[in-house]
Amino acid sequence: MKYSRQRESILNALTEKLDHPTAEMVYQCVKKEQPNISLGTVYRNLNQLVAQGVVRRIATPTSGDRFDCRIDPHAHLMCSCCGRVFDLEDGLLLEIDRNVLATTGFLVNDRQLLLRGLCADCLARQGIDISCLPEDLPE
Amino acid sequence: MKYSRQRESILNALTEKLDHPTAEMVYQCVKKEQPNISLGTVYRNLNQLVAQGVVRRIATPTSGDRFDCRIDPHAHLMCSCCGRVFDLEDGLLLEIDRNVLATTGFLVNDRQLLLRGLCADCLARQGIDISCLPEDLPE
DNA sequence: CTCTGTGCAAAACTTTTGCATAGCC
DNA sequence: GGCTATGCAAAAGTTTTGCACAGAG
Repeated sequence: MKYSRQRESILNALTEKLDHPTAEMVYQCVKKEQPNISLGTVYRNLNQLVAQGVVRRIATPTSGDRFDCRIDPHAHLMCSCCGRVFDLEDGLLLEIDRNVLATTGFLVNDRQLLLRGLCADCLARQGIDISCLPEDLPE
Repeated sequence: MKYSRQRESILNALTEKLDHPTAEMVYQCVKKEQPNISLGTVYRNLNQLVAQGVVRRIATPTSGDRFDCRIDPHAHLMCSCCGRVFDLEDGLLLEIDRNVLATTGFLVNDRQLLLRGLCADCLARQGIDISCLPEDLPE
């Protein structure tokens, strides 16, 4: 892969400035430094980086896919209220891989765990106290 | 929600005939019984059913979203070779929910775990023996 | 009769792609 | 200089939506 100023900015946006952005968000961010960059280039580079395993693609229902420069196994918490996406490490993830192989013979290569719900901030803003654990999400 | 012949067929396709179909696949299936149904109606009904919690939406990278009539917490195994999607129960899923709430205060409402890799059939077809566990996926 | 759901078609949105040119090595 | 990456714009794919009409309650 030959160097390009554009790819550098894209990777830079992903690692330093933006957190789990959509392709459009990356485009808007890089455009500040390189006004002539095109959205097609952003997509081409993001796809390349995903193919090389440098960046991870997060599929989300509705809205476009998001991209993540962290490639170690981790889950994503997406708040349905404020839309932010948080990272979460959990040793159980790799344990699931092992369970899957042992019980079904399926060899896991890539995992995407997207948990949707309400983040602590939004819960607090709505005056919900999580110490009285509800069975299901209050709507 | 008022009854409609179309919605009945869509739900029927989801529960009896199709396994994790895309909206287009549902459309093609229902069209056999109701040639005049429109794709817009399929989308409108799928969205309604998801909103009511009757059906689950599975976001996948590339290709369109898929729909699943099983709403209990379970993971999906998607084979990158044959494209099939399998269901998987795993008690660890709910355990992760509890971990998340306890450590981050995030209240999980919906979980999507998509594991991608190679199914047992495709592994066998490629002559790969899983008893000698590889560290990473053979490409 | 009223109000929701439908069919059709246009539109919105996301992502990919063909082609001539610019830029890395 | 050769070959890859880019910019632009068109196209492809997916999902939503406006509107007049059909159908359920």
